[in-house]
This record gives sequence, structure tokens and C-alpha cells, in this order.
Amino acid sequence: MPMMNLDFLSNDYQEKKTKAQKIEEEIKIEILSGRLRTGQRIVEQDLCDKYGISRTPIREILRRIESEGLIETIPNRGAFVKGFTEQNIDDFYVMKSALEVQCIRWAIERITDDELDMLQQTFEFMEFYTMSDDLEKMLRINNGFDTIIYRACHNREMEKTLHRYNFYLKYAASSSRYPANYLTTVLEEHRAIFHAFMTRNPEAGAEAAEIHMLKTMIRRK
Amino acid sequence: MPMMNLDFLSNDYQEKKTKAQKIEEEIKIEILSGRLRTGQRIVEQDLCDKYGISRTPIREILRRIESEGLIETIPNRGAFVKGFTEQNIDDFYVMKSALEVQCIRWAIERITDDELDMLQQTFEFMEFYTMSDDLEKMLRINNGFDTIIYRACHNREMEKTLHRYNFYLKYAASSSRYPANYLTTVLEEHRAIFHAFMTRNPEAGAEAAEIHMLKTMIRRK
DNA sequence: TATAAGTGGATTGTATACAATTTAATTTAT
DNA sequence: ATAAATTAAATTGTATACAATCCACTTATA
Repeated sequence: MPMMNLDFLSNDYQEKKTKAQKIEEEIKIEILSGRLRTGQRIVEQDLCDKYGISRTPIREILRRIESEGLIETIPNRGAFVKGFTEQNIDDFYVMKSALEVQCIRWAIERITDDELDMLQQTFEFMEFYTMSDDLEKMLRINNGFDTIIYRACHNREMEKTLHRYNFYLKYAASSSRYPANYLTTVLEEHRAIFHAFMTRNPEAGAEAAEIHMLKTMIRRK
Repeated sequence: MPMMNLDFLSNDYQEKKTKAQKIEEEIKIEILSGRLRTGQRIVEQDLCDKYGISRTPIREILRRIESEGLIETIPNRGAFVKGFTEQNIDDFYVMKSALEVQCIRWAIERITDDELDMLQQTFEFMEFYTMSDDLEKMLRINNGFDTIIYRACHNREMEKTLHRYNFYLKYAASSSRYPANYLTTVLEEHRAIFHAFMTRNPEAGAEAAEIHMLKTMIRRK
């Protein structure tokens, strides 16, 4: 079994988390998962009671979520959930796809030797977990594979944006049911991308990424 | 001279604007334009004095700007400007380019007859302002042209994101000096895009958009 | 002198109070 | 009985007060 530091695989992109950041994430997941329904009004006091803090920090959290676009604030009327519909889940897949294709193209041109090394080790993990049929570990290592590529693009906005879209889609479009040969299928799609990195062929990478995204979108139908 | 309703050309994407939103925009422009320098600490009380409101709304504004990524907040230490460097201005051009190419591809497939009509009228304005050598009006009608296309993509996240990148680049990368034949050059680049719409040829549109973005990036060097 | 510990001022984080506005409930008028 | 007008309650917007934390400076100690 391959050896490496797996710290970067930790579920969350962010390093440290304050209390407010945890509450913010909880509220966002409530929205994305649909427990707070689209159009529903959010009353500040309710959140205060639920999380045991006063309105001031709750309002600051809401302003952040508002800026992210997950709620809409109407002056003097309050905050309203802008949840995800099937339609705009597709919108986000389109956005993710457009960016990811370009991200991979650039990452292949810019990746450092160290990063390529990490990518190789990570892919070996993917092969290992596919063989041992370990779905949960495979999902985590998949994230790690993506994380390395996003970083190798060396474009901070690209990195942040793709992580954000993944967060959205994880909670808004997670299916929890996987087809029979899911592991091997995904592994082979990733192998094409990985191969493009090893041969430093940006166009092959972009094409593989596009195919991978298309198949992902089809799979969830 | 062509006739049409030019309301949608109004400088700002947003409809209504509260006092807080105006202050928020002012602060963002201060950051983007470089008047607030990268790394500089933002003291809340200073903003209170400057804009004549108390800390509570100022902090809510800062939380929005923070979520957008223009400042970084370190717990108990305050907010620090994350201004734009030459490097990450390019990062945003890359992002904009990747999205705009895909946006145009989709817009050509999805544009309604009404929208196509508007696009045609707008392009006729562009021809008119190029002939009459009116730079200022040309810049505004350019925005209108883009706005129609962004909307015709019928992907709200795409629309919002591209408007946001344009806002960033407008203030962070505006050159204010234009080459001699700027108007005719830009008109011809747009003509290629417009032609792709009229012939409903997504690939031609994507290619024209890519060329347009590349030339735009080169022009500012 | 150099380093550590402590002190005061400044700044941020949170709670609360009050004003402005909206929402609902009730009354009044037709 | 229905619609308009009025009032009361609930909710949001803003200011202020206080607590917690950080930062620079002073003082104490080796």
C-alpha cells in the first residue's frame, strides 16, 4: 500500500474554523440540503435561539451567506432562502465544467515536480481503494486528487471557486446511490486525466476533463 | 440612428441600492482601485467616521466584502485588504475568459428571438458609435452587448459571476488609454461574435470569444 | 543590556436597547 | 358582510455598552 501524508485530504478546504464559521457552514448546509426550503423566510431570532448567540453575530453570518448568493435579503423584510432547484444544479455543473476544463489545461502547463509527485501517489491510492472496493475512502481520495489539481493551476480564484462549487454540489446534488461498477468507471476517467498530466499534454487533459464532467452529469439523471 | 430602450445599459447591474449597498460599493472600489493598499489594515471606527454610521452596519458590510474575497478577516485582529496584483488580475482574466467562452456557446443555443433582436439593435448602435467615434458611448454599449449575452445564457450563476468579474476588472485593470484604432478593432471582434449568433453557430461564437479575450489581454500589456 | 512580565490603550466581538418598518389583527365604516 | 382604516405585535435596522483580545510600551529582574 502506498505511503504519503494525507493531511490535505481533510474534508474541509478551510484550515481553522471559528465558532461563527461553523454555524455559518451549518446554516449553508441546511439550505443546500433542502431542509430550509426555497423562498422560506429566515427569522433572525429563531437562529439566535437555535445556536445560542445574539442577533449581531447571526446577522454577520447572514450577510456572508447573502454575499455568496444562498439567501436574498429584502430591506426591512428579512432574508429568504434561495435554495437549489434541479435547474440551477445543472447551472452549477455547467460552471464547474467550464472552469475545471480550463483549470486542468493550465494545471498541466504549470504543475511543479513536487505537485506531480503528489498527484502520482494520490492516483496510486485511487487504484488501491478501487481494488479493495472501499467507496468511502475512494470518495475522500477523489477530493484529494481534485485538490492537488486545483492548486496546481496556481490561480487562487480558480481554486476557491471550484472548491465552492464542489461544496454546493456535494450537499445539493448528492445522490448517495452509486451504480454497480462506479469505482472502476471513475478510476478509468481519472486515469485519462492523470495520464495527460504525466505526458504533460494539456489538450488531452482538457478533453478527458470534459468527458469526465459529461459522464458525471449523465450519471446523476 | 437606431432606436431602442437603453435602460438595461444603466451602468450598474443591480436594480435598487440601499445606503449600505452604496457604501459597500464605495469601499470595494477603494480596494480595487488601489487607494486602499494590499495588506493594509482596515479599522472599523475609521470607516464609521468616514461614512457617518455606526460599527454594526459597517461590520455587516465588511462581512459581505469578506465573503466576496476582497478582504481577509483575522479573528480579533481585524480586516486586511486583499488587493489585486498584476498576477491575480491575470487570474481573473483567465476565469472570465473560461466562463465567457462557455457562456457564448450556450447563449447561442438558448437565445430567444426577442433577445436576438435586442442583440441586433445593440450591435447597430455599436456600428453607429464607431462611425461617430464616440468612445464613451461605445464603452457603455459594449457593456449592454455583454449584458444581453450573459442573460441569454439563461444561467443565473454565469450571469452574476461574469458581471462580478467585469466589475473587478473595470476598477482593478482599467487603463484609460486606448490605442488609436481601438473602436474599429473592438467592433470587428464583436462583429465575429454577433455573426455567430445570427448564424446560430456555437463553435464559431466560442472561437470568436476566445480570440476577443486573448486580444483584450494582449492590449493591456 | 537583554529578556520577561506586566500595564494601559486601542480594537474587535457580542449583547442589548431602542428606532423604524412591516405584518397581523382588530375595529370601523359603507 | 366586505373593504378600508386603525392599532398592536413582531421583525428588522442601527446605535451603544460592555467584554475579550491584542498591541505597544513601561517596568522589573537576571
